[in-house]
Parts: sequence; structure tokens; C-alpha cells
Amino acid sequence: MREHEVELRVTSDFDLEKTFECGQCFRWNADENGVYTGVAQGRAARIRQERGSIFISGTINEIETTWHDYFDLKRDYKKIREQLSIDDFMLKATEYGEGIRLLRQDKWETLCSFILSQRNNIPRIKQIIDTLCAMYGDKIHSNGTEYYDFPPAKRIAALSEKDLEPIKSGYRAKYIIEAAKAIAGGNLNLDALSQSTQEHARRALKQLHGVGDKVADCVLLFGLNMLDAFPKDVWVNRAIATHYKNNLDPAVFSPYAGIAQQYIFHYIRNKPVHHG
DNA sequence: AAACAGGCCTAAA
DNA sequence: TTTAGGCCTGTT
Repeated sequence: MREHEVELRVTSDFDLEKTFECGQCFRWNADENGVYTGVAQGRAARIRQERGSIFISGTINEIETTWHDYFDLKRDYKKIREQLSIDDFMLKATEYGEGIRLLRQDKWETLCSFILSQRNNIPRIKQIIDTLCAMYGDKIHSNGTEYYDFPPAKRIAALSEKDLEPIKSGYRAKYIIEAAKAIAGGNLNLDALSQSTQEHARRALKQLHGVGDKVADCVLLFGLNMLDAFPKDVWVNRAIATHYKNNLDPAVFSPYAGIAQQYIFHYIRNKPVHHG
């Protein structure tokens, strides 16, 4: 038995692989045919792309209530790419990254995930989050398989560092427990922060142990839907050093500095190496 | 084996 | 305000 699948027509600027592999999310994995499975918005889904269409398991209602928003479908990325093409480098980066979309992810999941991401590589981050969800997330039955939702903050808040030893997150365990407690205890309200200014939200996030500039900016961009946040990881810093003599003010990309960051990141990491 | 991995914290200038 | 060293764990 195969579950129902819904077709979603996409004319331009939607590349499933680029969107899932450009560093913003950790819970989507492709099989050998490029079919992605994962959990988001409390739902498990299979998603694949064939030329001009995306096929998502589930109902048409779920597309409208969940995935349309998750994939940020109403935004015109082609137009934004044009705005961001301020020089030759950005023109190349935005052309190369055509199809990247900013996912609108769960706020707590994003905060927790990017705390865990520090000083780690992507396969390990995925492994840690997988184990965390399997141990403490709600079970989701879908298409004959069991998946696990991301555990709510309230549940993580009740754990000890010992409880988190199996996920092997190392010294980051105490950081996510503290963050979870701040949320569960009402001292940190991510929904409210997403309605405040970027500066205010950034300051609030950085009050948490284990949240510095980079993690805070990732949460603003990927979780709080603040598209002008510009996370600077080692790759982006490398690009800025190489192409802008270490002198680039992200404000030149405003109000879409975060989207610019995604194109830069993706381009620097994946562009073909030129010989000779 | 020693360094590093999509940072952050603390101590010390 | 900037800089140096250490950090859990795993891989190369």
C-alpha cells in the first residue's frame, strides 16, 4: 500500500536538494533516488522533485496548511536574486544557488538544533538530533514506518545532563537544557521574539549559554523568519575574506541579507573547482 | 597522532 | 574590545 501523494507545481526557484542541503535543516535525508523523507511541522513526509513539480506525501489540505508555508512558496526568489546580484560574485552565487528557499522551521527546534551544531560537522549534528528525537520525541506513524517528532522544550527542560548522555552532544547538553528551561519557564518566548525587532531578539537569544553571534543569527534567520539576519560561519567568513578583502557590510543586501548568506554559503561550499 | 569540525565561554590583557 | 586556550565527541 502506498500512501497518497500530492503534486505541487513549481515554476522557478525551487530546488529540493539545494533547499535541504544548504545547511539550514538537519532532519531531511535522501535515498538513492533522491526521495527525501523527514519530519517537520509535526508531520512525517516523503518529498521528491521531478522537473517542474514537487510531490509530497499526504493530502491537499496538508499542502495548504503546512507545506506551502514551510517552503515559503509565496516569496519571489527570482526577484530577490536580482536584487542581491550587486556584483559579479553575487551574480554567480545567486545563479548557482537558484532554487534555494528559506524553510520556515519550528522556532524551538531551530534554537536547539543550532546550539547542538557548534563545533560539529553536519553528519554528526544530524546523528545527535536523530537520537534526541528517537529518545524523547513523540512517535509519528506514517506509511508503515515510525518517525519521531522533535521533542518539545518542556520535555527537554525536565531532563538531566545524564539523561542526554546517549545522544553524545558533549558539553552542549547543558546548553539545550538551559534553553529548554528558559522556554518552559516562560522566561523566553520565541513566538513573541519573532514579533519584536531583530536586535531585540538577538540580544535575548544571546543571553542563553551556548548561544553566540552565529547561533543567534541562525535562529533569527531559520526559526524566527528574520530574513535580514546574516550568520557568519567559517565558510561565509572565508568567502568574505577571499572575495571582499574581509570587508563586507551585510546591510548592502538588506532586507534579504540572510538569503544572500545562503547563496554565498552554498556557492562557496559546492561550486566546481576551476583548474588552470 | 594531532588536528580539526558550519562556536562559545572564561580569563586575561 | 580583542585574544588565547579549553571544551565533548568523532573522524581523518
